[in-house]
Amino acid sequence: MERATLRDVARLAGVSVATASKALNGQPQVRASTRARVEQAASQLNFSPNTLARGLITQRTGTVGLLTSDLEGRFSIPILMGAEDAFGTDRTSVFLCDARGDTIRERHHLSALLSRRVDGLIVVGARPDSRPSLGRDLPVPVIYAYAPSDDPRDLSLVSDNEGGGRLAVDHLIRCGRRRIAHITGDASYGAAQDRARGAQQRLAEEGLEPAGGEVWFGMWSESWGRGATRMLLERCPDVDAVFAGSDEIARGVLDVLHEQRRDVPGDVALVGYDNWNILVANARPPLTTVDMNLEQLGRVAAQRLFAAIGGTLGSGIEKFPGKLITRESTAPLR
Amino acid sequence: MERATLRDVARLAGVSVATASKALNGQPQVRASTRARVEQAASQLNFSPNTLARGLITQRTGTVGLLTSDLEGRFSIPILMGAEDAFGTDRTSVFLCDARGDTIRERHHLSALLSRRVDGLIVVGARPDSRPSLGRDLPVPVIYAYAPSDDPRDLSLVSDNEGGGRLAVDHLIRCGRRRIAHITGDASYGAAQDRARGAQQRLAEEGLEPAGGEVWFGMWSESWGRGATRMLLERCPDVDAVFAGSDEIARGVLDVLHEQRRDVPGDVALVGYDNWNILVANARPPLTTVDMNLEQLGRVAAQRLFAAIGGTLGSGIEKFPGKLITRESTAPLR
DNA sequence: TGACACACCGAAAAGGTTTTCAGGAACGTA
DNA sequence: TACGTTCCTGAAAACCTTTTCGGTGTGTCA
Repeated sequence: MERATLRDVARLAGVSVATASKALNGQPQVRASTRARVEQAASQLNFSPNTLARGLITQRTGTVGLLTSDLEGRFSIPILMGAEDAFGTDRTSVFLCDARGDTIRERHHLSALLSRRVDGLIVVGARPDSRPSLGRDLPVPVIYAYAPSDDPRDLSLVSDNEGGGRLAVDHLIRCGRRRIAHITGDASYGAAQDRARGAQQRLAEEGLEPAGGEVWFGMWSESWGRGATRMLLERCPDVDAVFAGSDEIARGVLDVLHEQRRDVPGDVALVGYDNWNILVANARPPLTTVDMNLEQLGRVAAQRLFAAIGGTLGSGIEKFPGKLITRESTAPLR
Repeated sequence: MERATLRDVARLAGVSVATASKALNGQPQVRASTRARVEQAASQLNFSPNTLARGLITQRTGTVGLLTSDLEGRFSIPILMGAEDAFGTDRTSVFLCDARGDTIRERHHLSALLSRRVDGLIVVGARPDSRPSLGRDLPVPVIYAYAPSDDPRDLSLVSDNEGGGRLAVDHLIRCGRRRIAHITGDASYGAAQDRARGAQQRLAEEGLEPAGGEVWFGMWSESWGRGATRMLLERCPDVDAVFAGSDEIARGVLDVLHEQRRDVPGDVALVGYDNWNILVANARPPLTTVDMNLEQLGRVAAQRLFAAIGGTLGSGIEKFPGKLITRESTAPLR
């Protein structure tokens, strides 16, 4: 199919390109009947404006780049969706590029995006710790999401892990649990530390210690969840709740609880983290978990970016609260 | 940071824009010393060419659109990666748009991509059954991946589910298993039917029937895997292998096998489908599964698309074989 | 020395749109 | 009738790059 240009439309409608342009863009200085004629011609040729040419003039392309290093798309997809929602489909499109954790590939993608004249950039790191800034001398506004930039002059939007940990434990306490363990991932992750801190603070407010005496740091995997649970049950057989640092870990915990014939939530209540649907919804029973609200992060990132085009971006780290999603793995103690 | 244009570079290097352009694009008719001067000037200003202007001239943007309806990105991410690999990072970028299964949103994204003058389109459907064609009168080549188009004049690349089913059962037979059950998803999915057909054919070659007498169609969920396994063990307690139609189902099967104290793979061997890492690698034991080879699908899609720009695209449905990934959930019968 | 080939460089057009500004038509008013 | 307004339309410049083609300078050969 050949492509119609504005000239073709104008010719068919019997007007100049200038008028055609104004008619299609809703400019006021054009007679209603003329506008109708142009619109009719445009749809007849199914004209679609060349955004390259438009972008060349207006210095706006209506695209933003989403630069991620998150291999599985687990975190970037919700952020992408939030951003798309906020922009509105017809106004702005989002370019997703995956650097696969490789700095060279990241530079490549960055320059590809810049030469395509994106209006802004959202950078989604691989893990929720600070990552190297892309630098200050970029021609477009940049927002760091999920993983903050290591340069405090950049604007970063992250999820409030401390609050999330507090949320989880608070819920368990309200369910009447008192012997609450926390099994979580790699201690070198800031997220693990933050969630643990939040959890411990809330415990301390009740005068409680974590069951087993300490937080169980390890790995972000199901098998660590299993191993830690076995140790936990040995050291502390009367535990009545576990807060897992991720849904993966929670699945491992659940597996061993089943194995040892502990009823969930009857004997032990279980809370996960991430609200990763495939893991959480299919578990037996379905898992209560903390959702990081990444769509909201994406939406806000989009709004800030939009506001920054023309104006200026703030700086610092902005934290977003998570929300607790309750399912059947937690219930009040009878 | 202000953006340098080719004019700025040319001025700094003391040449005309024409020469600057030729120097930077590796055209032969420019003296080596001149080229060096221009390149020096370009990097000094860290010039990055405006692809909008370039695209306007060359009628190529170096972008392809990846239009998906696969909410979780489970299938589209590997395809995206394969495509990126094949294109080479610096030549071509991929625009990922998620229609979220909504036809209106799909039309929106389509027109957004077209007005951005993508050079081609890859369409990834939500489920591996045929989906409505985008139509024949598009100005760019389109390739359907994973889910074929319902118009045979389009080119579709899909995974060979029949072969995959055969692969799984063949492996189980080689492990010495004879009482092999197949628990799979929704019977309305072509993929479920195809995998079951392949499995049954391979069984028939050995003179076998599926354990339990029939294929267990149901849902693509862990809980169906659990339910079906309970029924299976009741009806056919001596089953020695299960081929699950997806990794999710396999996880359900595994759960109930544990519950009933059957050893995997000692008593019962288990094969999944999809090679979905999070499910498969963390299972206890890790699951043997069929990988659909989606990266390869993406790579080939990119190559075909590239070849089609200028030439013409083929048509019909092209099937790609999967590959068996063996892990610890299968082993020879002692 | 003159003619010619060759290597290199630059002027200008082209690509499709937006935007500014000047001009024309229609109309009302003196 | 003459003039001022208001409303609408169109010519042209601008955005930045690529590409064609004509031109200049240098070296070679007869």
